[in-house]
Amino acid sequence: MPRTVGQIDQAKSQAILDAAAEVLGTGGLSAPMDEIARRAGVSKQTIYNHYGSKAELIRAIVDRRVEEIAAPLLAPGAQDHPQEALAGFGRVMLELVLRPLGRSMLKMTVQAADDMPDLARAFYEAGPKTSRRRLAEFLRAETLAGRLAVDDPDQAADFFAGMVIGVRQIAGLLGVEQAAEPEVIEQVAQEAARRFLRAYGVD
Amino acid sequence: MPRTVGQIDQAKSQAILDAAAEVLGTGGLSAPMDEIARRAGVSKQTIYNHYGSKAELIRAIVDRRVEEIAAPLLAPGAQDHPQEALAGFGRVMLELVLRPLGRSMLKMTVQAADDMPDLARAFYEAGPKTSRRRLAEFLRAETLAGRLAVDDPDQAADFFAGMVIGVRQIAGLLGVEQAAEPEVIEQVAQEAARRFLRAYGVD
DNA sequence: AACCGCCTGGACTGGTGAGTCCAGTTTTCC
DNA sequence: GGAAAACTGGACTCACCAGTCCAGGCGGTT
Repeated sequence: MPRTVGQIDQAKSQAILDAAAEVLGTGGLSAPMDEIARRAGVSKQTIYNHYGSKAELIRAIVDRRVEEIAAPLLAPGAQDHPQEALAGFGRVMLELVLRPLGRSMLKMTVQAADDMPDLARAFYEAGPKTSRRRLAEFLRAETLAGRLAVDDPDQAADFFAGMVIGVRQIAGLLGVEQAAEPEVIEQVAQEAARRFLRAYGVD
Repeated sequence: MPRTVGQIDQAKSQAILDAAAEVLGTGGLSAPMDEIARRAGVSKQTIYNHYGSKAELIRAIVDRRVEEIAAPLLAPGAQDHPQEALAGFGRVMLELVLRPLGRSMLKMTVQAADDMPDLARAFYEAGPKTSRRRLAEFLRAETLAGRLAVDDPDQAADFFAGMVIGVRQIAGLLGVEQAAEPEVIEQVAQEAARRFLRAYGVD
């Protein structure tokens, strides 16, 4: 049995968050608390002990995942050949968007945007905005190094991100799935990087 | 769809649709029927006389607008210089996405996707899918004419559409607005077209 | 004029779900 | 071992909302 800190059971906190993310992500934000409780193997009261309300539970889900979502975007090494670095960015973005986790996270946030605009904004800042910023920084650095000729790094970052995830994002939101085989991801990321380099190359 | 063609008031039908699109688009799909009735200057019973249920009302909204949404994409003349034709596509797409109508339509459909997957699919086919197809056809034609060198027109169309509307789409869904001045639209469309031509030019 | 059907407004039903309460049980801490 | 705190499960309250019902008003048709 797990160690507990206060008297509150941390393992249950995680189980609740996992169950809630799963249930709310697939069934929509209107999914009932009872189902979350059932899925988490926990009584409804316990959920309210840990998080005070449904809104705060949702907040907790997003807060927990938001940094872990943008984190992989630090990884791609900026010192390789630009083609590989760019493709790396693209691959990570695509995986983020196609993975059930990222998908349901976005869906939840969109659905919550009406009632909790602050949450939507926080998600936007931590997710899309941050990733664009990192990409823009990379483009700026590469331009300074003379390997690219990007005049407006922010716009160029938007362009590249849009190329890679554009369609799939909205297809995912609408529940119009197409499978996400790794080789497709790789092909799209590589091709987007290649075309982008042609569009913004120094030549 | 039961068209009880008695003395039913067509003007009221429109007023209801307009009010419903407004209310459901801004307040979310959970906005109450009473508010729609109030906004339309009509009794709730009348709404149920015209459309049988909330679900069918939503369906009617989407059905009415869906073709009128993709329609402008026919316009851009394919015979001009590719740069202008492409920029035209981009401009139309951007306006579609930024206009409150298109925005609320997308938001509604995303929110409804859980409960009415067929509606989401229909919207996807008529909207994003159709526009990509037309763009892809254009690219194919231009390639045949020797003015472009596009090997995979479908993917290229996705890329271009993503460049133009990518970020704004999700920003809009999250309610993180930035104003849409016409000159910004124009600049983005032109720049995207320019870069795309560099990426896919014949040279 | 008399009829018919759409309209209004407001009251009403039924279902669902958030959040609470409670009595009894388990777990942790000292 | 015993107290305190957390957990369970199930019943319960309360609010909200889709959809129905009804009594009366209004406009067109014959």
